[in-house]
Amino acid sequence: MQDDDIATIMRALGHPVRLNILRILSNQQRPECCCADVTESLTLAQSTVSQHIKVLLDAGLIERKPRGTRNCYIVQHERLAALGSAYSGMVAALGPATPKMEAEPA
Amino acid sequence: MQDDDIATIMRALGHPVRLNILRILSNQQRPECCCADVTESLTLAQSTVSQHIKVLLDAGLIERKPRGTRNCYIVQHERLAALGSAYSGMVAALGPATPKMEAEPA
DNA sequence: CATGTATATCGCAAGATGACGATAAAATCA
DNA sequence: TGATTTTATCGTCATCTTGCGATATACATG
Repeated sequence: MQDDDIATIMRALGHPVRLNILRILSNQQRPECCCADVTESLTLAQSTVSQHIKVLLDAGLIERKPRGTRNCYIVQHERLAALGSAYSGMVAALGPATPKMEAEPA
Repeated sequence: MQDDDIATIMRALGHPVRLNILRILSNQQRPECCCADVTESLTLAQSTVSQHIKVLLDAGLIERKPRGTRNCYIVQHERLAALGSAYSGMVAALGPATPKMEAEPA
Protein backbone atom coordinates (compact mmCIF):
# COMPACT_ATOMS: atom_id res chain seq x y z
CA MET A 1 0.00 0.00 0.00
CA GLN A 2 1.33 3.41 -1.00
CA ASP A 3 1.81 6.35 1.32
CA ASP A 4 -0.90 8.23 -0.52
CA ASP A 5 -3.39 5.45 0.09
CA ILE A 6 -2.49 5.22 3.74
CA ALA A 7 -2.79 8.98 4.08
CA THR A 8 -6.15 9.01 2.31
CA ILE A 9 -7.59 6.33 4.56
CA MET A 10 -6.11 7.94 7.64
CA ARG A 11 -7.69 11.23 6.70
CA ALA A 12 -11.02 9.51 6.15
CA LEU A 13 -10.73 8.06 9.66
CA GLY A 14 -9.54 11.38 11.02
CA HIS A 15 -12.97 12.62 12.02
CA PRO A 16 -14.93 11.46 15.08
CA VAL A 17 -18.23 11.47 13.22
CA ARG A 18 -16.88 9.10 10.61
CA LEU A 19 -15.57 6.73 13.25
CA ASN A 20 -19.07 6.81 14.68
CA ILE A 21 -20.63 6.10 11.31
CA LEU A 22 -18.47 3.01 10.96
CA ARG A 23 -19.72 1.81 14.35
CA ILE A 24 -23.33 2.51 13.45
CA LEU A 25 -22.97 0.64 10.18
CA SER A 26 -21.41 -2.29 12.00
CA ASN A 27 -24.22 -2.61 14.51
CA GLN A 28 -25.24 -6.24 14.47
CA GLN A 29 -28.80 -5.45 15.52
CA ARG A 30 -29.32 -3.84 12.14
CA PRO A 31 -28.33 -6.12 9.28
CA GLU A 32 -28.82 -3.59 6.51
CA CYS A 33 -28.11 -0.01 7.43
CA CYS A 34 -28.97 2.93 5.22
CA CYS A 35 -28.25 6.65 5.30
CA ALA A 36 -31.47 7.44 7.15
CA ASP A 37 -30.56 5.03 9.94
CA VAL A 38 -27.20 6.69 10.35
CA THR A 39 -28.73 10.15 10.29
CA GLU A 40 -31.20 9.06 12.94
CA SER A 41 -28.34 8.07 15.23
CA LEU A 42 -26.57 11.39 14.85
CA THR A 43 -27.44 15.02 15.41
CA LEU A 44 -26.46 16.10 11.93
CA ALA A 45 -28.33 17.03 8.79
CA GLN A 46 -28.92 14.27 6.25
CA SER A 47 -26.81 16.06 3.66
CA THR A 48 -23.92 16.25 6.08
CA VAL A 49 -24.15 12.56 6.86
CA SER A 50 -24.26 11.80 3.16
CA GLN A 51 -21.06 13.76 2.69
CA HIS A 52 -19.28 11.86 5.43
CA ILE A 53 -20.48 8.62 3.88
CA LYS A 54 -19.01 9.74 0.58
CA VAL A 55 -15.63 10.27 2.20
CA LEU A 56 -15.72 6.74 3.62
CA LEU A 57 -16.85 5.43 0.23
CA ASP A 58 -14.04 7.17 -1.63
CA ALA A 59 -11.54 5.73 0.84
CA GLY A 60 -12.93 2.27 0.16
CA LEU A 61 -13.90 1.79 3.79
CA ILE A 62 -17.55 1.07 3.01
CA GLU A 63 -19.50 -0.21 0.04
CA ARG A 64 -22.84 0.87 -1.33
CA LYS A 65 -25.67 -1.59 -1.90
CA PRO A 66 -28.86 -0.29 -3.50
CA ARG A 67 -31.97 -1.63 -1.76
CA GLY A 68 -35.03 -0.20 -3.47
CA THR A 69 -35.21 3.49 -2.69
CA ARG A 70 -32.55 3.13 -0.05
CA ASN A 71 -28.81 2.68 -0.16
CA CYS A 72 -27.33 0.32 2.38
CA TYR A 73 -23.71 0.52 3.37
CA ILE A 74 -21.42 -2.29 4.35
CA VAL A 75 -18.20 -1.79 6.25
CA GLN A 76 -15.23 -3.19 4.36
CA HIS A 77 -13.45 -4.98 7.16
CA GLU A 78 -10.80 -6.18 4.76
CA ARG A 79 -9.85 -2.63 3.98
CA LEU A 80 -9.70 -1.75 7.66
CA ALA A 81 -7.49 -4.77 8.24
CA ALA A 82 -5.32 -3.80 5.28
CA LEU A 83 -4.70 -0.40 6.79
CA GLY A 84 -3.85 -2.08 10.08
CA SER A 85 -1.26 -4.23 8.35
CA ALA A 86 0.18 -1.35 6.39
CA TYR A 87 0.38 0.71 9.54
CA SER A 88 2.04 -2.05 11.52
CA GLY A 89 4.56 -2.51 8.76
CA MET A 90 5.29 1.16 8.64
CA VAL A 91 5.72 1.49 12.40
CA ALA A 92 7.96 -1.57 12.44
CA ALA A 93 10.08 -0.10 9.65
CA LEU A 94 10.36 3.17 11.53
CA GLY A 95 12.57 1.59 14.13
CA PRO A 96 12.57 -0.21 17.44
CA ALA A 97 8.94 -0.89 18.28
CA THR A 98 9.30 -1.01 22.04
CA PRO A 99 13.00 -0.65 22.94
CA LYS A 100 12.20 -0.39 26.63
CA MET A 101 10.74 -3.89 26.57
CA GLU A 102 13.87 -5.48 25.19
CA ALA A 103 16.49 -7.07 27.37
CA GLU A 104 19.33 -4.64 27.85
CA PRO A 105 22.63 -6.46 27.28
CA ALA A 106 24.94 -5.62 30.19
CA MET B 1 -8.10 6.31 24.00
CA GLN B 2 -10.99 8.55 22.99
CA ASP B 3 -12.38 8.91 19.50
CA ASP B 4 -11.20 12.48 19.39
CA ASP B 5 -7.64 11.42 20.15
CA ILE B 6 -7.73 8.70 17.55
CA ALA B 7 -9.14 11.12 15.01
CA THR B 8 -6.52 13.74 15.83
CA ILE B 9 -3.66 11.29 15.41
CA MET B 10 -5.18 9.86 12.26
CA ARG B 11 -5.47 13.33 10.80
CA ALA B 12 -1.86 14.04 11.71
CA LEU B 13 -0.87 10.86 9.85
CA GLY B 14 -3.20 11.71 6.99
CA HIS B 15 -0.63 13.51 4.90
CA PRO B 16 2.12 11.85 2.85
CA VAL B 17 4.68 14.49 3.77
CA ARG B 18 4.15 13.85 7.47
CA LEU B 19 4.55 10.11 7.02
CA ASN B 20 7.81 10.93 5.28
CA ILE B 21 8.93 13.18 8.09
CA LEU B 22 8.41 10.34 10.55
CA ARG B 23 10.63 8.13 8.39
CA ILE B 24 13.30 10.79 8.09
CA LEU B 25 13.29 11.34 11.84
CA SER B 26 13.59 7.60 12.40
CA ASN B 27 16.61 7.22 10.16
CA GLN B 28 19.15 5.32 12.20
CA GLN B 29 22.07 6.86 10.31
CA ARG B 30 21.21 10.16 11.92
CA PRO B 31 20.94 9.90 15.69
CA GLU B 32 19.75 13.43 16.28
CA CYS B 33 17.63 14.91 13.54
CA CYS B 34 16.66 18.55 13.40
CA CYS B 35 14.36 20.64 11.26
CA ALA B 36 17.09 21.55 8.79
CA ASP B 37 17.88 17.88 8.18
CA VAL B 38 14.25 17.19 7.42
CA THR B 39 13.98 20.22 5.17
CA GLU B 40 17.07 19.07 3.32
CA SER B 41 15.41 15.75 2.57
CA LEU B 42 12.27 17.33 1.20
CA THR B 43 11.45 19.81 -1.54
CA LEU B 44 9.53 22.12 0.75
CA ALA B 45 10.23 25.45 2.38
CA GLN B 46 11.57 25.41 5.92
CA SER B 47 8.47 27.14 7.23
CA THR B 48 6.27 24.49 5.68
CA VAL B 49 8.30 21.70 7.20
CA SER B 50 8.14 23.44 10.56
CA GLN B 51 4.36 23.53 10.29
CA HIS B 52 4.12 19.83 9.52
CA ILE B 53 6.40 19.16 12.48
CA LYS B 54 4.06 21.17 14.66
CA VAL B 55 1.13 19.00 13.62
CA LEU B 56 3.07 15.89 14.57
CA LEU B 57 4.09 17.55 17.83
CA ASP B 58 0.53 18.49 18.73
CA ALA B 59 -0.57 14.93 18.05
CA GLY B 60 2.13 13.68 20.41
CA LEU B 61 3.80 11.66 17.67
CA ILE B 62 7.19 13.35 18.11
CA GLU B 63 8.98 15.15 20.90
CA ARG B 64 11.16 18.24 20.80
CA LYS B 65 14.65 18.26 22.24
CA PRO B 66 16.55 21.57 22.22
CA ARG B 67 20.17 21.13 21.15
CA GLY B 68 21.84 24.50 21.15
CA THR B 69 20.44 26.53 18.31
CA ARG B 70 18.77 23.47 16.86
CA ASN B 71 15.71 21.51 17.82
CA CYS B 72 15.94 17.77 17.46
CA TYR B 73 12.86 15.64 17.17
CA ILE B 74 12.33 12.14 18.43
CA VAL B 75 9.60 9.84 17.15
CA GLN B 76 7.35 8.65 19.96
CA HIS B 77 7.08 5.00 19.09
CA GLU B 78 4.93 4.40 22.13
CA ARG B 79 2.34 6.77 20.80
CA LEU B 80 2.41 5.09 17.39
CA ALA B 81 1.98 1.74 19.09
CA ALA B 82 -0.85 3.14 21.21
CA LEU B 83 -2.71 4.19 18.10
CA GLY B 84 -2.15 0.74 16.65
CA SER B 85 -3.68 -0.84 19.72
CA ALA B 86 -6.60 1.56 19.79
CA TYR B 87 -7.20 0.96 16.11
CA SER B 88 -7.04 -2.81 16.47
CA GLY B 89 -9.48 -2.63 19.34
CA MET B 90 -11.83 -0.49 17.37
CA VAL B 91 -11.73 -2.69 14.29
CA ALA B 92 -12.27 -5.77 16.44
CA ALA B 93 -15.25 -4.13 18.10
CA LEU B 94 -16.69 -3.22 14.73
CA GLY B 95 -17.46 -6.82 13.99
CA PRO B 96 -16.04 -9.95 12.44
CA ALA B 97 -12.43 -9.18 11.63
CA THR B 98 -12.02 -11.61 8.77
CA PRO B 99 -15.24 -13.61 8.33
CA LYS B 100 -13.97 -15.17 5.11
CA MET B 101 -11.16 -16.80 7.05
CA GLU B 102 -13.45 -18.51 9.50
CA ALA B 103 -14.64 -22.03 9.03
CA GLU B 104 -18.11 -21.92 7.57
CA PRO B 105 -20.31 -24.39 9.48
CA ALA B 106 -22.18 -26.48 6.90
C1' DC C 1 28.11 43.36 22.14
C1' DA C 2 27.62 42.05 17.40
C1' DT C 3 27.16 38.31 14.13
C1' DG C 4 25.53 34.18 12.38
C1' DT C 5 22.60 30.13 12.49
C1' DA C 6 18.47 27.47 13.28
C1' DT C 7 13.84 27.57 13.92
C1' DA C 8 9.16 29.05 15.18
C1' DT C 9 5.77 32.17 14.03
C1' DC C 10 3.23 35.68 11.25
C1' DG C 11 0.68 37.10 7.25
C1' DC C 12 -1.08 35.81 3.00
C1' DA C 13 -3.23 33.22 -0.86
C1' DA C 14 -5.37 29.14 -2.80
C1' DG C 15 -7.79 25.32 -2.03
C1' DA C 16 -10.10 21.72 0.93
C1' DT C 17 -13.37 20.61 4.59
C1' DG C 18 -17.57 20.61 7.37
C1' DA C 19 -21.89 22.20 8.16
C1' DC C 20 -26.47 23.52 6.40
C1' DG C 21 -30.92 24.01 3.49
C1' DA C 22 -32.80 23.25 -0.94
C1' DT C 23 -33.27 20.47 -4.79
C1' DA C 24 -32.88 16.68 -8.24
C1' DA C 25 -32.90 11.77 -9.12
C1' DA C 26 -34.40 7.09 -8.58
C1' DA C 27 -37.32 3.63 -6.88
C1' DT C 28 -41.68 2.19 -4.77
C1' DC C 29 -46.54 2.39 -4.20
C1' DA C 30 -51.39 4.00 -4.65
C1' DT D 1 -49.51 8.73 -13.78
C1' DG D 2 -48.87 10.90 -9.48
C1' DA D 3 -47.30 10.86 -4.79
C1' DT D 4 -43.96 9.36 -1.43
C1' DT D 5 -39.63 8.07 0.21
C1' DT D 6 -34.74 7.98 0.30
C1' DT D 7 -30.62 9.76 -0.93
C1' DA D 8 -27.06 12.29 -3.61
C1' DT D 9 -25.81 16.58 -5.15
C1' DC D 10 -25.70 21.72 -5.48
C1' DG D 11 -24.82 26.29 -3.62
C1' DT D 12 -23.28 28.81 0.25
C1' DC D 13 -20.77 30.06 4.17
C1' DA D 14 -17.29 29.75 7.76
C1' DT D 15 -13.35 27.51 9.02
C1' DC D 16 -9.17 24.75 8.45
C1' DT D 17 -5.21 23.27 5.67
C1' DT D 18 -1.19 23.74 2.89
C1' DG D 19 2.08 26.17 0.81
C1' DC D 20 5.13 30.31 0.67
C1' DG D 21 8.23 34.40 2.00
C1' DA D 22 9.42 37.44 5.64
C1' DT D 23 10.46 38.12 10.30
C1' DA D 24 11.34 37.61 15.25
C1' DT D 25 13.35 34.75 18.69
C1' DA D 26 16.91 32.13 20.85
C1' DC D 27 21.31 30.31 21.12
C1' DA D 28 26.32 30.06 20.14
C1' DT D 29 30.46 32.40 18.88
C1' DG D 30 33.76 35.98 17.55
